[in-house]
Amino acid sequence: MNMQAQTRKGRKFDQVINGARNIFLSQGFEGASVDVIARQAGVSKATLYSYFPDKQALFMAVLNQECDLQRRAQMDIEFLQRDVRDALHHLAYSMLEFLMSDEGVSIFRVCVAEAQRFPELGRAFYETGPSTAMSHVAGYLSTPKVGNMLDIDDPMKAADLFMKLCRGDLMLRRLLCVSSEATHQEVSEAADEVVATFMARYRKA
Amino acid sequence: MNMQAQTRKGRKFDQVINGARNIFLSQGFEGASVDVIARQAGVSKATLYSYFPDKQALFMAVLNQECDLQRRAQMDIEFLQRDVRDALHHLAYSMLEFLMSDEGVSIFRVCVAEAQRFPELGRAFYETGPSTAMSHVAGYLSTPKVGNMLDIDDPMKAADLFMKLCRGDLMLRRLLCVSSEATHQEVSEAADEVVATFMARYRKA
DNA sequence: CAAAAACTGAACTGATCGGTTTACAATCAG
DNA sequence: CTGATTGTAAACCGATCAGTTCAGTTTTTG
Repeated sequence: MNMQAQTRKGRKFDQVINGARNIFLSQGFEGASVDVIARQAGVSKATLYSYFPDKQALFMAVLNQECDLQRRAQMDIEFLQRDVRDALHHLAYSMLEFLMSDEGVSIFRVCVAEAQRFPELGRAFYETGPSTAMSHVAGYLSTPKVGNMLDIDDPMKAADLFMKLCRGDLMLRRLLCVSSEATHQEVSEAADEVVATFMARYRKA
Repeated sequence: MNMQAQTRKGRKFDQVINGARNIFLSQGFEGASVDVIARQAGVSKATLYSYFPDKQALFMAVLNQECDLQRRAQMDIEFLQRDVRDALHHLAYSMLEFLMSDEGVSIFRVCVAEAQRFPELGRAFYETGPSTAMSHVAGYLSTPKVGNMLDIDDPMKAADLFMKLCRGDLMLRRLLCVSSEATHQEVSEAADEVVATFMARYRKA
């Protein structure tokens, strides 16, 4: 409940977190050295260790913050679009944009890589990221407006499908460094495909 | 073309590769120490280094072998099923089974984790794994038998969709260590969903 | 301005790492 | 049997790592 044992003090706290974020997200946990992090943060190693008891705590702090950002940034979207098709397209587009961004890819990569070493991490990321997003989508899909257009019996299952459709070949190629950031057009076309498939699956009988 | 500069000699070669495989797949590249690998392989460190010039070469050798296995194991499936729906279900099931296996998850995890550090690795994995599988599926989808049932204009795009549908929430949860190996029934139900959605998308107009 | 709190830089510790070497034992081929 | 190949165990090297210490500087605060 209280945070006494952990962070405390302050002033260069943000520098530390941001520096650590940069290094951890690009190098992973084992690949990142504390000296490099301190240098990147523009802070002495002693200062860093005055904020966090050890490297692992710093790592978790970085990813907790990242999860929070993810949660907060999620879907401040206006769902009051003209029609359902537009809204779904908008939704798919913004989701794809995040999934394909350098930031999104880095976080996902690190979480997958270190999920075994840090059991809490994988779960935390899943809950605050994909799981929350899925609930959000399911919420929209339960809307009467959508109900008039589509025949959705299980909104969660439908939301799962929607997200599945977003995590396609494009994202796989980014994760494996086969291709770099996608163009505006590629993302938009991918969003088209998502909507087309989704509406085909749940069209009124 | 020739392999002189690399492996050569032999007898405990397989032990080394297998030991390295176990450790690398569970610990990642940085997380795996050569001493631990040697011990796991039941081999002296000197022997290990007589086979491979350095840790990185060993790592690449392990993953190259793994990619080959993946390629070879791919789809010796009988596509001459009674009907298309059955064949697709069979296809989805066996694909899901691999993706959800400890082995499949481990390989994917390591490749994603180290794709930045080893640029060739990500591409090699993508080509021999997902990409090859996709071509395989696309091949089947171009079959006249399928053409009678479904209206598929772009087989590659359709194959992409098929694979997307397989990589769902189940797999995400495994990657992030949120849940452990899935039950027979879960996989089968997931395969049902894959087929239902796929056929809805490409049903004859 | 003065005392307390926060920060610095650099040196240091002990452990671990990747990789080598050495002196010796097991295996195998002719 | 013999001699070359292949393997072993352990010590060893230089580098790097996480984490600590400390004497001194900067910043905050009252």
